[in-house]
Amino acid sequence: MDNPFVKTIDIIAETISNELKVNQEEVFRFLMEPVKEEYADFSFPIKRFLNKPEDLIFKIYNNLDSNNLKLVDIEPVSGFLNFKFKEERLFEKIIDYVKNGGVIKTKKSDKQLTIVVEHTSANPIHPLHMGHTRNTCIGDTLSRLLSARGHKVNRRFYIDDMGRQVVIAALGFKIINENPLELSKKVNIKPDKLVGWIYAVSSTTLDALEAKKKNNMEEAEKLAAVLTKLKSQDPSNLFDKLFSGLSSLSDPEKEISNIMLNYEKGLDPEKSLIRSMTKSVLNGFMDTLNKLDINFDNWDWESDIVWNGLVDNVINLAKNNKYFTKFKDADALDIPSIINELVKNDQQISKIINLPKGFELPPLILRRSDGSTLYTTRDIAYSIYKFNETKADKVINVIGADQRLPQLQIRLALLGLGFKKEALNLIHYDYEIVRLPGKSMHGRRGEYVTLDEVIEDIKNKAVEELKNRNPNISNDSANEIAEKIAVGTLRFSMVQLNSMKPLTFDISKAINLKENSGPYLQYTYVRALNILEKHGKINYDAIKNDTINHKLRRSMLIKALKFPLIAAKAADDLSPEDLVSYLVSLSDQFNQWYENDSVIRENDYGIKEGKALLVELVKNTLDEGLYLLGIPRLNKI
RNA sequence: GGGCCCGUAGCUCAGCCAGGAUAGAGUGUCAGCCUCCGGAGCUGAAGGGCGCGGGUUCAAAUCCCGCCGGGCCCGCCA
Repeated sequence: MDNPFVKTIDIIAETISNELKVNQEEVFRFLMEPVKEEYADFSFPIKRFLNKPEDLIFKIYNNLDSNNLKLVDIEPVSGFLNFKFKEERLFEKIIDYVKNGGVIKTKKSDKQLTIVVEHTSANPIHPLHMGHTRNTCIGDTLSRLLSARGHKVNRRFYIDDMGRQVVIAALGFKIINENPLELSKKVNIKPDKLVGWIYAVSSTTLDALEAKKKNNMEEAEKLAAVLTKLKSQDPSNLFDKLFSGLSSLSDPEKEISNIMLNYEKGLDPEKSLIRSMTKSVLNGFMDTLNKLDINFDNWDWESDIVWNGLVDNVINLAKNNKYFTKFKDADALDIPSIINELVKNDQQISKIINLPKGFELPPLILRRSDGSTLYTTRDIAYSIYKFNETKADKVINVIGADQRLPQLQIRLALLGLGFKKEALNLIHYDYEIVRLPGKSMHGRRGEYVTLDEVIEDIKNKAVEELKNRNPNISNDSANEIAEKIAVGTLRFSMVQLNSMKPLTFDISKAINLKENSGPYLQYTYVRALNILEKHGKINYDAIKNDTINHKLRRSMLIKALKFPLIAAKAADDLSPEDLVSYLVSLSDQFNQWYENDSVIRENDYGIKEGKALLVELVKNTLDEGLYLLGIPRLNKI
């Protein structure tokens, strides 16, 4: 059975689409919320298409009629077609729908695609920190939205284990001669945190030695202060050993490049050291991600991409490609020619690739003159791999806005190498950085607030608040609820804002109970649950249709019924923030209604059951909406 | 030097891509609401003309041009 509300809108959109010869997606885009609720439930700006809409209106009525869905009044007003549902008829259909097991779910897409979402992909050398949080939450929410929309979603984490940073951390472990995972157990510190500390000490020490060598005393002093601080965090008398070991190296750079070269070749002992170190960090990541209920389908090792020959394949392809060139002796792709020949002449391509105006991109170097590969080259190989492995229609990379240029280069390189479909369907979902008020983050110096710590902080505040409100609450239940509140707070804050705006995460504000926030939604959900629990099973057959003949109830109904379309649009536009603001506004309406129109104390039985149905619709909508945002649902607070 | 992003009520933001209905929320401020289905709630008031200046249009917060302020990016780093 179709959702009668959604079906009605579908028929309207279809008719408009056929009559105006505009495609349906476009119609849905224009089918909008009126400025004022009184005007209509939906509006369509007809004036941009037609001056005399009478025939169209007639056709719409006809089509609705033949589908037995005479549920709306249509009125042309100042350039708009205003659609207003006849509430009693609509309600009657909805009662029937729900009675027969109908639910309010995201409207499925007509085209079901396979979509890869790559997100988080943090460097495996320190714990996940606030800098990664936005990426993680956005990536997971997008995955949930797209999946609810009916697409097959494949979530991937790219393990960047071939960078210099990993090698520096590995060098640290080599010097103290310890196995990362065993050491972590021995000193009882989370593995990612331990590796983060070793990395920070190693990296800072090396920089300090370098600064001294260059006689840059100011810098050396600054770094010495960082080292003093790091020493104070020493988990188990490791600092001196590490520091003196690094200081006694005659040529640290050579040491680093040896490890790097050997690892790129897959040789031991470098291979087993780096792999085990990286795995121990990944264990820490998974532990943190579990708290947020975030999972991945695949964990891809950058080193595997290299060892399996995929990077060599790219280089070979390039060598036989017309855009292959040499740039200062290194193997490169002639990006300017790719732009001139493949992008600029093609409207479709240039619309999707969206080049910066008048910006000269240099050739893209694929391989250093010493024969080693670069991150971007490996990412080209990985991009092709992501498409091939899952036969994906689209690949979405959630990566910071600072990576725009390299991401653009990858698309252009793919285009030049003949991977047109891949180039046009590789989407860089970019976002601006997250700041913590008054704190700066430097991974290399061990300066960051970890995600674990943030969750713990919010949780502690929530426990305090819960005990304030309810002094009799048990520790266990306070802890359990607080943890869910913490996750809800964090996930809400990370996706509620347009991703292009820099986000300052202020813990004290996020937990501030008077602001619209995750806990507000969770609280509203609990309210709805409580009413339903008190009310008991709903007798659908007893419901009076005229329950809905009431302003607040009517707008609540319409609001809740819009969910399938709102979630669908949020998925298509990749804008979770639209779903967030919808859920907040649904909650606002529900709370407003709640204060003004009691369900439990309603005397008229038929109306009481009707009101209970409304509560159930709101509860189900919040249920689904909160799930999509990864905000835990509570049954008490 | 060039490119990209952001700039809307005291504060945090929707609306801009696809120009049209009196520019919307929340928060904060002020004034009210606990014989109530849990007040993390509700009711009401004050508060901006959309960074600045031009242009296009019957119509501009939305499109174009030029400025200003803030952030980011322009490596044989990742």
